[in-house]
Amino acid sequence: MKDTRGRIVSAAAGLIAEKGFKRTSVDDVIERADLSGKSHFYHYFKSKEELGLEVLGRQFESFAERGLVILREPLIHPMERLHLFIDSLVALQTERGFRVGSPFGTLATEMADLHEGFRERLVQVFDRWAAQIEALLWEARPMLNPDADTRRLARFLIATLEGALMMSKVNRDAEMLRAIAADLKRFVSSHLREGVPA
Amino acid sequence: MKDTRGRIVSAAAGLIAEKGFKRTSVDDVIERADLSGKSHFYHYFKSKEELGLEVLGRQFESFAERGLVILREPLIHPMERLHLFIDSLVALQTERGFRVGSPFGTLATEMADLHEGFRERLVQVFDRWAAQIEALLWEARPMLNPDADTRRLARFLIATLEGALMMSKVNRDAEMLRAIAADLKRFVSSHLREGVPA
DNA sequence: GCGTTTTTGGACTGACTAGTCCTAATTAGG
DNA sequence: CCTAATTAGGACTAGTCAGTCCAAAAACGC
Repeated sequence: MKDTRGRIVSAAAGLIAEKGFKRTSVDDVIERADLSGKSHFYHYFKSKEELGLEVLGRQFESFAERGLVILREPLIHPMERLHLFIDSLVALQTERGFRVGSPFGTLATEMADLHEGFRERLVQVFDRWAAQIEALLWEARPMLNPDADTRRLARFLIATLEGALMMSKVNRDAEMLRAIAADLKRFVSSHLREGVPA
Repeated sequence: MKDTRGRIVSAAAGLIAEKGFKRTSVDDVIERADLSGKSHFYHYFKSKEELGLEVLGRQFESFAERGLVILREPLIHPMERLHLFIDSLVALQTERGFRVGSPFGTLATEMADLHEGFRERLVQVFDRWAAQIEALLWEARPMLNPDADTRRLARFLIATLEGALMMSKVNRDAEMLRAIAADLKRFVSSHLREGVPA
């Protein structure tokens, strides 16, 4: 159970989150993952690109497990779950000192036009994320206005969150991020049917 | 009026918008701007970094002139102006085939941790942008709910727009962008006082 | 023990990077 | 016409990068 491959992916994930894909060199990864040299790395990955795709995949898996899991928590009220999820993103970004933009935002902007494979993968990632939120909203459908478009709403939520995280990376301002998060919650609430407790 | 310096900035702006700052090499700029060589470039800029800052500044100036100018149009109703502004961003992104993320979003994510000077400049850029929107909202204040926080609202708008543009770059989906833009307008409208025409 | 997988270590290629230096031709402007 | 700004062209430094190749030690599985 040495899991060298996993160690490489973890090291790369950290570096990419900090510096971006392009600026993360294979040598950086080798150092961080404590490998003996280039050959050691290329024993596990045939290219840096392959590593990038793997990181992207793994990144989403862990996000799906640790982050999105809140969205599926069956015992908590759907809307409450959404609030918790938003809060967890804010907390994560605050913890990390606003150095990271979003789990995928950083990757998205630079990788999208770097390689078509990356872009397609990112589309999938955002789609799955949106699907999770949509499922939650669907669950809360009885409480929503009948004209509420859950698919649209889900994508709106993600866009705002991504934008807010990106801006907080530039501003390094916790207050702004919290304010946007709060407004976002209010926005979702505004789609609630009147008379139904949020 | 040869304005070589301006030609360099334009060339660099285009390249940076497409590929990002780091991946835009000085040689790329030299080729695009049709310069004779390195010395020609360094006759006008002492470093690539100086060029980056200039592009960032110029980028905002042109955005302020061509884009933000709608926000100040005195003859049009404030809310209508905001709608026109949002539409213009959507149109711009559609025109460009979703290759660019946002006027600053791309620059933001990669430049923010590249150099402290870049980050500070970006903070200014976003602040000025937010100030413009806030001024518009302030103008529309009599129509807004008394509890509406114009500053917060302005930053929320920008975050959502940035996020939407970023996602449209990944998705290359015009429909999604339009949907988010429409929802965003509705969001602003929800802050309007009842009984007052939007 | 034996074969396979993994690890180690380093040399090396070829391409690209920002930036410097030097010289000379060309083009304005006053 | 003369001077200064601009353009031209190229050589060069010193660094980074991804990726290849080779050979041998070490660890592991059976």
